[in-house]
Amino acid sequence: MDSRVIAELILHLGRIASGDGSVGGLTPVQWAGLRYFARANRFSRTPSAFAAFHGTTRGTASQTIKGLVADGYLKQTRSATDGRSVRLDLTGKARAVLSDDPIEALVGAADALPPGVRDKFSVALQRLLGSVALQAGKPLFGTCETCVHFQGDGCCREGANRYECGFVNEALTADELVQLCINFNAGKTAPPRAGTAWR
Amino acid sequence: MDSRVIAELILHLGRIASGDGSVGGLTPVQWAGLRYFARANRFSRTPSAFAAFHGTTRGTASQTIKGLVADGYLKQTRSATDGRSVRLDLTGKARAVLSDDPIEALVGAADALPPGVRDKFSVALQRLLGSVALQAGKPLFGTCETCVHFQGDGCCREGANRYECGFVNEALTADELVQLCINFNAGKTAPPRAGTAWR
DNA sequence: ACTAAATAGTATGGTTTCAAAACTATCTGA
DNA sequence: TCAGATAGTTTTGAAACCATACTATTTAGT
Repeated sequence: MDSRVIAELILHLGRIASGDGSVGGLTPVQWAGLRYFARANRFSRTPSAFAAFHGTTRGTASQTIKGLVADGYLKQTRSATDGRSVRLDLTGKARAVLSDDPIEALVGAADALPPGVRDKFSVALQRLLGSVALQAGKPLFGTCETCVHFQGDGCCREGANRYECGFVNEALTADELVQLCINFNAGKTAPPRAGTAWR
Repeated sequence: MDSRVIAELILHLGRIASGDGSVGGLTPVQWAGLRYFARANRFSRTPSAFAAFHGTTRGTASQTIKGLVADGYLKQTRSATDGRSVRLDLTGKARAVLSDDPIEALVGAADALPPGVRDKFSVALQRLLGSVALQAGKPLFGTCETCVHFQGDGCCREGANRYECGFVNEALTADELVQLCINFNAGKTAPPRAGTAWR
């Protein structure tokens, strides 16, 4: 009974917090794109990964990205290892405007929550997302922290604190451990990630 | 720092849970409309109130409603007291399809949260919404429960448990006490509701 | 090694959603 | 009575989106 109110609240809050129309010259979808490419790790900063994350088609994602590249918010680089693939990186201009993100109102509101509440709130949100993503058959993005592919604290190498991803078999920097990854796998109720690794 | 993750989670969860494209013959906006008219009280089931709630313009809301009326989900009635105004009510067809609402996945996920967590989660969500709505200058909808206009347990009438709204000066049924109202006013940090009462 | 299938990305056409503006009708208040 | 506010609609143009079709590259099966 009350769960329905919660669900509607989440949708409503998302709508209101997105801001109406274009803010600071960027549309809601473009803001979503910038947010994604700011948080995604290097394996995930591709049109396809963004499409999967954002719940849209590759065609639509491609258009959104085209606009962001044209406006100087993203820089496009062809992959060295895969001739089909492309990597997108935020430009300085993009990082500068991210402080005017219309989502900042919501960020501030969340920041005003008592720390203890905020932590539990965050955990509950992630749980909801995991459940909904599973049911909708969408991939769940996550960070190395809780990923089964993560191999921390290099066991067989000298030089302390060497991190590695067992899925793509590549070393990871400390920064990347907290970035979103499309190859994320929580282990337990393994989301059936078909296909090969994104790298 | 973590607050930004929370904000992005809420937006993302809202997107994913809305379902892609039309589900069961209804688009995401149409579903939002049905949800609204299912929860709003009789003072608030108008195109303008829906526009205010949904954070869109009256023109857009009008179009959405036109479609829902044409498809037999809403019934339009002209107001008896105000020649300009229109009242929208759900039809039986609408109530029937609401069980197929794509939001049900999220409802089920929320229902799976431990009761104690769910309650605190709900409170935190409402707090976030209040804060964001205030900052965005949007009206905050609410129920009689915490509204300053609510006058419960009729003091000057016989017949126990008579409820009334002091803003529109009309009697309220028990059902209406838990419905959303555009005239809601929490009192404390009174959102500046300009204009006259919706009735 | 060779070929078929899968994948990454893009382009195009048409639909839906939306905001902004212009408009009519009605109500309110001085 | 009349100016201004309000309720609702329509129109126009811009995004957002999906479906489809397409090229290029990679992977997998035999």
